[in-house]
Amino acid sequence: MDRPLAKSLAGTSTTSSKVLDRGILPTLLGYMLRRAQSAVFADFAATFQGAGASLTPGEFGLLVLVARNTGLSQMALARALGIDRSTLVPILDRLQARDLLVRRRSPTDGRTHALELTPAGAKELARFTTLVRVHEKRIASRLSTAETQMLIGLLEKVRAGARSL
Amino acid sequence: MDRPLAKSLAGTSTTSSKVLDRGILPTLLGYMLRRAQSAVFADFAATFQGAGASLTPGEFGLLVLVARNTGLSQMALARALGIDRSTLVPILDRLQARDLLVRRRSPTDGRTHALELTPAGAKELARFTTLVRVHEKRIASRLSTAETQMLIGLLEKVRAGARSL
DNA sequence: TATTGTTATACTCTATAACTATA
DNA sequence: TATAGTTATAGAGTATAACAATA
Repeated sequence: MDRPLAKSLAGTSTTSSKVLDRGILPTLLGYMLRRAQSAVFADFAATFQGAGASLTPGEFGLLVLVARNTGLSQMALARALGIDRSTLVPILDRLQARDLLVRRRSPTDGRTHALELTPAGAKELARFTTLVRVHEKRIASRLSTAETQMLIGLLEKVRAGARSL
Repeated sequence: MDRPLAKSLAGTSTTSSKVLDRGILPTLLGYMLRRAQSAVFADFAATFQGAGASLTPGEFGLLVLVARNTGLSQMALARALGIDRSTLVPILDRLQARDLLVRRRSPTDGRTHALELTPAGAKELARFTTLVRVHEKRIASRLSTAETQMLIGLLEKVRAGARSL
């Protein structure tokens, strides 16, 4: 049996009933995933803004990747991020303009750039990481440690299932 | 104790080790959520493209909302979608150009548009819904029914936790 | 005065295609 | 020839600010 959905679209059609009927949407994994992601993104932005820092989740991921794989090329980074190499260019331009990372010429292959964090970039990343932990704590605040672990595991299964196309 | 991370960045620095060290990223809920969402989005697109249909998850959600709440205004819809009213305009333009929905003048309030699906839009939405179910089945293919239900519940908790700013 | 929808404008993210320099 | 990075370009999603019509 179905649970009772919007009993009626409300009475007097005055100003509308504030709560919309979302139909099947709340039963769809993709929809709920998108909504959660959107809220998490907003929380990330608010956390950083509140600390006077400016960074997107994507930029944070990029910085971690460069920090942990110093000297990697733009192609390798683009592949790891799942974006086109041309998409990466303006992103790196911006981070480089902020003095967070640099493009060095590779000594072994003149076509590639060896990416690395600047000293300032490494220092900033440490601060960013602290902010991310605060953010993570909040988005998981209604979950137990076990639930958070389970959620991460389930998300990985979803990703793996979606991939198989 | 920490689990063993990337034992080493590999030997001969020839072409790089194919697998990057992602550091703390795989332990971050926000990161895993974003990755899953990205894969799900790609699966959605592939499912529709494979059926010769063209629609984004956001457009699907919008159509369902209009279908279930015929006559709602653009402001109400924008609020439900969590976007600015100005953002909604070109989206509606596109769907209207595809003859999926129409903007009617509200008889009771000359400022608002009463949105509704066209007959063609209602018919298309039925087809889209079938495709979404196929898509949903695949992204949840590695999860049991219980796990899918649990995942949806956990995602809702994340969303609720993130919101409280 | 306040609200709704629109327009103008501006970013960011995304991609494809073509160019360059190197291999 | 093939690969890496860049540029030019275009489309979609997002926002803010200002405007016209209506309440």
